[in-house]
Amino acid sequence: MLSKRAKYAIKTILFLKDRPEGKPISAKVISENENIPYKFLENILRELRTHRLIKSIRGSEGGYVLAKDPSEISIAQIMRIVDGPIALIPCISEKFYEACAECEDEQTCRIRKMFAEVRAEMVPILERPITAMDKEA
Amino acid sequence: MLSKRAKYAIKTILFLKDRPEGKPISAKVISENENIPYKFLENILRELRTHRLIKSIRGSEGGYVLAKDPSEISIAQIMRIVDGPIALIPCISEKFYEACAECEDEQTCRIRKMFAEVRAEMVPILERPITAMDKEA
DNA sequence: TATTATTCATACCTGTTTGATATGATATAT
DNA sequence: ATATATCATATCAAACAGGTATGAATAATA
Repeated sequence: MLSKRAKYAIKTILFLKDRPEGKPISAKVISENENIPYKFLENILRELRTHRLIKSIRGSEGGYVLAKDPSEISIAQIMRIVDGPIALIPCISEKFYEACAECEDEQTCRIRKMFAEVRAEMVPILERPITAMDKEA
Repeated sequence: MLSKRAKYAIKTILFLKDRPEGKPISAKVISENENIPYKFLENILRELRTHRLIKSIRGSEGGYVLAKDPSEISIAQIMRIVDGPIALIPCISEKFYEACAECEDEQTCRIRKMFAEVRAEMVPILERPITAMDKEA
């Protein structure tokens, strides 16, 4: 399941996407409009910034704007930043690889094979740009 | 990410699938062969049994066997039994539906729309029979 | 230049979940 | 009877999730 962090992060990105470029949006405004606890949101915003999904402008009249075109942002990117791996098991994650404790031979592990396939089919779904996902039905 | 419960459960199902039918396999044997903590495994086995994925034979020479043909068992089934919802957000889960606390109108929620689509594409991947997933490359 | 609005950084707290163990009862083949 | 199993419930420690607190740094503007 998606964490609240991830959900809030996605909401935030969508919110920024909707605003006219250039004019930064403050954490306060995002927090109030999207019902996200202010301080929690600040943490999330920082993560999104350090990973260059958004840019921040400090001081009065400051705030946040997208750091790239929304067509270059995907759910997968956001999830990886705030939640970590997308892969269902760590031993097949590309960005967050970790060996399984009990696994004796990774090369012949059947579970691994199965989930490598699952991952291969799942990642493209999550890597579509949010501009393609977020439209009217 | 997949929980250890789910991983152990899948390993267990695969293990049982490999054994000749009829002859029950004890928790001890599964535990030793698959490196699963014995008592933890017992819990998992009970869950799998109450959900009719496996059958148990009590007493000496007892153990466990699959309750249905492996072609009728999917990763999705196993995950739902031991981990709960597959959907990334609860408001689109069919078997484990739950409203989002902060959501004002579910019908118009953009996040929900996005993840309904994700779910629709993801579920079929996980619902394939394990017999189709678990084969040589 | 003082004030105000803001981001930035770090640390902390609390409840829940996860992974696992403990204890003991019940059933059955031999 | 005894050994080998499952079955049931309760408990526990560590990790994690969600959220708060405190305060410093920065910049527009009155």
